[in-house]
Amino acid sequence: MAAMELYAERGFEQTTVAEIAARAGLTERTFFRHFADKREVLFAGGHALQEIMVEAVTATPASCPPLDAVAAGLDAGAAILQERGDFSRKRQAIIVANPELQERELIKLAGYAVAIAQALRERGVGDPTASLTAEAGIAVFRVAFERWTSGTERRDLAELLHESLAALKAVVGVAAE
Amino acid sequence: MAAMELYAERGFEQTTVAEIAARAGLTERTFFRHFADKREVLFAGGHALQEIMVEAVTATPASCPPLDAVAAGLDAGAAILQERGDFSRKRQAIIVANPELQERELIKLAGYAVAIAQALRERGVGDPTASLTAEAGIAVFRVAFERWTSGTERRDLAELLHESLAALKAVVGVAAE
DNA sequence: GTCTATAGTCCGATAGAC
DNA sequence: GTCTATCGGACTATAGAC
Repeated sequence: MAAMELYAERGFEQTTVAEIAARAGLTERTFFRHFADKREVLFAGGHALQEIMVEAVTATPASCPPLDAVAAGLDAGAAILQERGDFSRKRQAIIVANPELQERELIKLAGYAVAIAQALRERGVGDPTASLTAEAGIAVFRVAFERWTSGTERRDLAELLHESLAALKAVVGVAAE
Repeated sequence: MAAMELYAERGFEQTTVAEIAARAGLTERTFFRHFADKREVLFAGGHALQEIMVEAVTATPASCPPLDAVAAGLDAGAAILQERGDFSRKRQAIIVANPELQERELIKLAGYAVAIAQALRERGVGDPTASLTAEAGIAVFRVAFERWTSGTERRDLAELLHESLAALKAVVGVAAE
């Protein structure tokens, strides 16, 4: 898409909607018809990822402990992102360069946590455990994702996800003794 | 402050900077000298809270496990917020009513997690454990804070914090078996 | 497709505190 | 003199209204 190219070339802030519209052969008005704001271009596909994760959570057997169910959801999400590896990294490079975009990314991830927490409640998990498990899961996901897109890391997202989850279990488990 | 009153009265979006400036007896230009944008009014004291939490983390003995050190930091932060109970609740009511403000709140909390992770690294905690412990701690904090400001909850923030932390340990600990 | 309100920036000018 | 706070007005871009 034209917007992503321009964001990558000259930065998000330095790109005006008029420029995006011109390159795409549209008017500004049409741009705002498709995207609520300038940022939304980079987050349009987010809802699908959320649904995949939530469905993976609900698809686990009812006997599955909450954290394992969340881990299954994260794995499903990671599989999608791994497929679109190049795109994910380019997109991430644009986002880390701009605080406004980081804000949007965070609220998107917070939305995932809310949706996953709801899925857990529907399995009979109570509060605050449902919210906490979902939030902790998203924290694991974020840490793994940041490592994956950092450039110095060559392992798969799935592998980094498992490493992060293991680190969480280790640090919380030791303290629980 | 004039801005908070207006945000509470008519909502954040429906309040213009011109109105805030007029009520405070200033010009728009002067408002923007003090606050980078309209939202910043509600987040001005955030840096102090971060410092208190980080200092509490570093003040724990070196033998203290990472999660306990983070918990000490959260307790220190909770003590401050508990003092300013009324203000915190009013502020939260304004924030939950507006997505733009929620975004800012999330990036502020993410900043706390980064600072706490850095404090852990300086104690010799490696990555990804440092990041994860900090992120999980902030998740615990957020869940407790939301319950505290929900209106149906009468217990102290500190008590809710301990309950949330116990729930995290339970849900992660069981899965670790 | 045009028009407009508002956020946020830039430049320069002014005035009191120390 | 220097530092800091105020103000005025013009300007651009986003985003919503008509």
